[in-house]
Formats: sequence, structure tokens, C-alpha cells
Amino acid sequence: MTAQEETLALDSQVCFALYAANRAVIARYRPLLSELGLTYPQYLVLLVLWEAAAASHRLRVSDLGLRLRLDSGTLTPLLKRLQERGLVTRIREQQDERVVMVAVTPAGLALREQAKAIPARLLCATGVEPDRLLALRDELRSVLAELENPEPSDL
Amino acid sequence: MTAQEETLALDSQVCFALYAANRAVIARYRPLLSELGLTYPQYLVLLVLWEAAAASHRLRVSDLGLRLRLDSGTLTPLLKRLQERGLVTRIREQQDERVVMVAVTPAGLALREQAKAIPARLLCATGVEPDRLLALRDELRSVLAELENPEPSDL
DNA sequence: GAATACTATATTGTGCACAATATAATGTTG
DNA sequence: CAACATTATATTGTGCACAATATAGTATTC
Repeated sequence: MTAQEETLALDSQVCFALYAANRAVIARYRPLLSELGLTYPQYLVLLVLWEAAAASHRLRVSDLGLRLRLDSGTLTPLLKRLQERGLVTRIREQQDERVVMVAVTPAGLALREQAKAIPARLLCATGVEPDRLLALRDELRSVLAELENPEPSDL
Repeated sequence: MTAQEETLALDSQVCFALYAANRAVIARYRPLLSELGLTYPQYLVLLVLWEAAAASHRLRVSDLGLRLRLDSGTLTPLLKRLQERGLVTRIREQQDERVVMVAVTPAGLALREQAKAIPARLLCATGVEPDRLLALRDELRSVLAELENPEPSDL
């Protein structure tokens, strides 16, 4: 196998490890989130909204998108589903009617109490050491930052 | 912030780092794969099929699924699209007609020549050090293996 | 060897992701 | 202030993921 062929081997690729690990994590979350009637992306959206509510920060759809790296094509229907369930409000601004503010309702905030136990339950169920996870998170963040740079500076 | 609330902060979660990094990697692949008319999952499928062809191994749909952790609901339509483009064949076995064998066509194999340059081009474009990527890959694999265990052994 | 269980793939339906475009409001410029 | 550009969200269309179910072929058991 040549060097270039070797790099095309599935198992040698970081990208596949990332792809598979991401889906495996989501699969582990699924039964726990299903108890709350939430999907994984909905849960991530609520994490941001819960934080904003705790800090009394108002959030626009685009703020959510920046934070989660998702666009309106993903967020609009997702938020509508959460709204239909009475978990969030979507209110168009009066000063600037292009803007839609998103916030959790009391019912949405109440879900947070049930969600609190999820990270610990997951950690417990999978048995991965917390220190390794923290190190992995930091490394992923660092790689993410490099990937989001338009180009490497030294070219 | 209590310890349980802290674990609910978006930025403290490994899961989000994994989710965001995975999509960032795919976004980096997208323009390169688009030159070949491929999506990222289609590329992963072809990686496996190219390897199988090189090793003269015959692959069933379920073999692909095991390798990529995808089920027929994902693979069947994806493979049909590749088949429509003349890149793969899907042939039902005569001995056991429940089984469908998948293989690349000559046109599909030809795509491999163009795909060979992709990993190097990506590495170059992102400027992440190869050693860090290898370490990250190994750590992700290890976590994946633990996640795919039904339960931790020490409970 | 007919009833039953099992296996492999396909189909259907829901919910993301994301590109492309549309809509509508706001800013800007001559 | 009218033409134009810009901004923010929504809509449409395609392609995954995955649960649930269907279909159809194979193996087993009495």
C-alpha cells in the first residue's frame, strides 16, 4: 500500500473516528433524552436557552445559531416543534421586525430539573474516566478552533 | 452554579465539542468531495468499497453497515444513488436471496484516483499537526469502543 | 413438510443539516 | 426619498440517521 493509499484507509482516518464516536455518544444520550421527549439537537438548544435564562440574557435565533453552529434552516423548524410543545417562545422584535427572540417557557425551564441528572447518568453508564473526557473535550475544542479558521496563517 | 448545573453548561460538555468538531470536519471535506460529486457518507461508503475491491473481498450491505455503524434505512437509499450514478453495483445473491452484494464499478474505482489526494489536501488546508490528529484518532477509537460496550464491566 | 422462528434488506416516517432561494425589514447612497 | 445593498429569518429541496415496520427468503422443529 502506498502512503497515499494508506491515508485512504477507513481506519486510518480521524474523520471516521470522529463521525462514529459522535453518533455513538448521541446513541447513548437517546434513551435518556427520550424520557424528556427530546432529541439530541433539541437538548443542545435547550442547554443554551437554559444558560441564557439563568443569566437573564435575551437570545435571538442567530445567537443560537452562532453558538451551536446551526443555521435557520435547521433551527426554525426545530424551534417550532419546541414551541408547539410549549417549551419555548418565539417572539418577533418590535424595534427590528427581522429579529426573532427565543426563550424557554416555565415548562421549558422545568425540564431542566430532569435534565440535570443526565450528564452524571451518562458518565456512570459508559464508565469512561472523567479526566480523559476533559482532555478529549479540550483537544476537540482546539481542533475545532483550527478548523474554523478560514486558512492557516503560515501559508 | 452547583456542580450539577455546571455539568449542564454547553461549553463544559464533551458531547457538544464532538458534535461541533464532527460537523466542522465534514464542512471542510465538502468542497473537496463536491468536486467528485460525493457527499461525506457516500465517501465513507466508497472508502470501504475501495478497500474491499483492493483486497478482493466481497461485501454485503450488512458488512458495510457493521463497518460504518449504519443500518439499511441509511445505506439502501445511499447505495441506490451511487448505483444510479454508475459507481456501484448491487447484486442479490443467488444462493441466499436475502443478501445483496455491493461492489464498486470501474467508474467507482476510477474515482479513487481523484480521492487519493483528498486527505493530504485537507491536512494542508487546515494546518493541524498530523501527530495531534493521530493521537486524537486513537483516543476517539478508544472512547468509541467503551461507548459500544453494552455496560461497564465493573457494575 | 407445514408451522414457526429467524435473517437480510427494503420501506416509511420523523427530524436534523445544509445549500439555495425567498421574503421582508432596515440601512445607505445618490 | 427612491434605488440599492444589507441583514435576519423562513422556505424549499436533498440527503442522511434511525426507529418501526414490512417483505421475503432461509432454517428449524415437530
